[in-house]
Amino acid sequence: MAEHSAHPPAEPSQELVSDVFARSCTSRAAFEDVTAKWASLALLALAEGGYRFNALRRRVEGVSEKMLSQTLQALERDGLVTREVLSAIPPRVEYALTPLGVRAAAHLRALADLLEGAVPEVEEARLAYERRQG
Amino acid sequence: MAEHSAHPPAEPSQELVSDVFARSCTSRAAFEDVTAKWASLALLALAEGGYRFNALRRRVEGVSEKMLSQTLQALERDGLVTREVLSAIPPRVEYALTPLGVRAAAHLRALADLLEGAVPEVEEARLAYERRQG
DNA sequence: CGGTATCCCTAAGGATACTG
DNA sequence: CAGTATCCTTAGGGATACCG
Repeated sequence: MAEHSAHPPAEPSQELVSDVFARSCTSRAAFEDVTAKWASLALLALAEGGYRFNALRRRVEGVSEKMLSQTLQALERDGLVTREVLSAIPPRVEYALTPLGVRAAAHLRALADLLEGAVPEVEEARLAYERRQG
Repeated sequence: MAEHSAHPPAEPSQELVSDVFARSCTSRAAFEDVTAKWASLALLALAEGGYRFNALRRRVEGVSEKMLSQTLQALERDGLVTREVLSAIPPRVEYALTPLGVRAAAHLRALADLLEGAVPEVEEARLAYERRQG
């Protein structure tokens, strides 16, 4: 019920708060990694279960090998995804979420569900926008 | 407790499900707009209350005028943000979230909170990663 | 199969200048 | 103040080829 006063941090916390708005904070880097173009879709896919590279590539429509590879490396680096190599012929590499990855993916899933359900609303907003400004 | 079986849609739904994985679905476009580099931070900022252009620009560290402008246009187009021009001298333009924007921002906030709290975990993962592969 | 390496091109994005 | 316009640079990202 606050009027329109203090925008920023609201409450001075006693802890060393990491801030996603701060350019040099690790949380901002991680946030950008997670919300990056292909990363969020990859996390969404992995929330359905473990995937092998090419299966994941098929699930995330439109991603190239290169970008999926880079994306998975970034997520593995941040501790959101595990990569397990099954030494065999042919080679098998299984990707899965870490516990942290599971939690992050859950929030992305909720966001995706919201937007999937809001498609009519979004499309109407787009039409209205175009009527206003071509 | 499912083993590792059916990855994809799990349940055939009776509705025309929009799918964030589908390249040509509006929900995927909206999802990409929301998770775009500056959009998610802008939504997070606007979740704190209405902002004027330059105030918002200061809040979202590192964004250029051009990118903030483009980002806000995309979000307005999708019906997540409102733009109100107060005709006055000097000009005032106020940005705020729509009800849909509020809901989307809440999920992003939850994600940001998770990652802000996981900074030590992420940094340790990065160190471990570098030990593994330099 | 699961990648990495290379090439190449488009578009994202920053800096600056200018307008209502 | 709140942008748009222009210019320019970088890096995102696709296609192809090749290696373990």
